[in-house]
Amino acid sequence: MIRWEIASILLNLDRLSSLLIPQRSSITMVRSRKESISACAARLFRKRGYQATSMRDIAEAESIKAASIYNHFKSKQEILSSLLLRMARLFTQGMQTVKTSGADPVGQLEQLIRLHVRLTIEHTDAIALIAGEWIHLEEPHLQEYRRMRDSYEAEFKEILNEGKQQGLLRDLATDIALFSMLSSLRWLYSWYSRNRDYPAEKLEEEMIATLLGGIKA
Amino acid sequence: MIRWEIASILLNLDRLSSLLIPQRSSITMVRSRKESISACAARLFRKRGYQATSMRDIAEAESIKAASIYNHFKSKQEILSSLLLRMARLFTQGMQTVKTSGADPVGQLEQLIRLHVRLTIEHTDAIALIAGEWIHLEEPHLQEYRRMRDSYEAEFKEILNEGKQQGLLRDLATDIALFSMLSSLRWLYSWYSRNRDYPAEKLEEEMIATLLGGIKA
DNA sequence: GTCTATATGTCGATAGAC
DNA sequence: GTCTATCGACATATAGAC
Repeated sequence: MIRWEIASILLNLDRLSSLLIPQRSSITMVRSRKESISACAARLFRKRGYQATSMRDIAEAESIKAASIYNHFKSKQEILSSLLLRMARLFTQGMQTVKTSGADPVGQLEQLIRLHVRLTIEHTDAIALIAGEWIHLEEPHLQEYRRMRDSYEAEFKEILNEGKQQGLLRDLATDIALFSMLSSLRWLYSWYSRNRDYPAEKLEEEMIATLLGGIKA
Repeated sequence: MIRWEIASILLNLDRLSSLLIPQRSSITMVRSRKESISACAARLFRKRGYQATSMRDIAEAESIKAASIYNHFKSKQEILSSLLLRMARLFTQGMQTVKTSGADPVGQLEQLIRLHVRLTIEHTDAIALIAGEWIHLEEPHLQEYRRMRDSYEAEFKEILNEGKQQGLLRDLATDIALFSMLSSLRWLYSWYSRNRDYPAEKLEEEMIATLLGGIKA
């Protein structure tokens, strides 16, 4: 949350503020009001669901009135879609990086697992929305989201198939192996929320051992 | 859905009807209105979410008025809780059967995978609610649901630990192996919905190979 | 058991003052 | 950029006729 005693003074000095105070404090990130609303909404959407979270709920958590949110977002739907499409883009970009890394299929799968772990740790609330809240996206966002998700899954599957062709992976049903890996990666936010003290690097290695150990040749 | 041309005639002959027509037809199961409402609600809750599904939506799918539903359920919440608690009880009972089967830990895990596959195929819509819609349960149902879910996970974990002690399973982090298996099993409904033609027995074997192959010693 | 009518509340979003 | 005030739509649930 924004540190009010400072932030309220700077409300009308938005551009100056970035010159006067550092972008990161040692304890809390100084965020714009819009970013703060996004983070609040992600947390509430995750906890209660999109439909059960009212603009008044989000506003109360931000200590403002509901009408004020409309100066930053044109609708509640826009808050949800900005959160989900941002995460989808991060995964899409990550996949591109992995595919152009030159690693072999097993190495690419390792990188993808690390990608999921890191995004999960860094954006736990927003990533939780991927599991179920995307159904509340309206057009045209829904179509765009689905397109990115389907592309991601197709490229993931391609890597699995290449690994099988090169004899690096066991001869499992690719469909089911893919679904199994993605399920675990998608639910990771849930496990991590109850184990936030688990070291990130150890989690990456354990996930790689668990998910990849079972399918490597 | 109920076959209306027959069912409407028998509306006031409820007890007689069970004598006059068979309980199961060769094509569609003849269900009570209450069961039909449950199935409709499960499908809509899954598709749009609990909060976004109105009593009018459910009623329209049943070709009755919203007020009529209150003759079968005392609230919308009761529809949700009856669906979720029924599934939780089926898993709890299944776990009891597995634990008293006398099989070794690996055999018990196999049985649990078969349990998930079968319940997923038989109650696809209701089981989908386990993934996310349980957050809309209100007390005291929420507490009861959580208690059953936590017990199930604890007993699952116990079997994994026994397997490790007996040298039947690899030395993975039990927490993460458990979470990984449960994730795949919980998301199975999603995969199955897009692959309904996949034979149940083949799916069971593939799931066992994928989930157990990676952790067996 | 289903209907019509309605009580009662909350929601998303907008208008306009400051 | 935030506020107060408010509109119109739709939600759950109930009362009572048939």
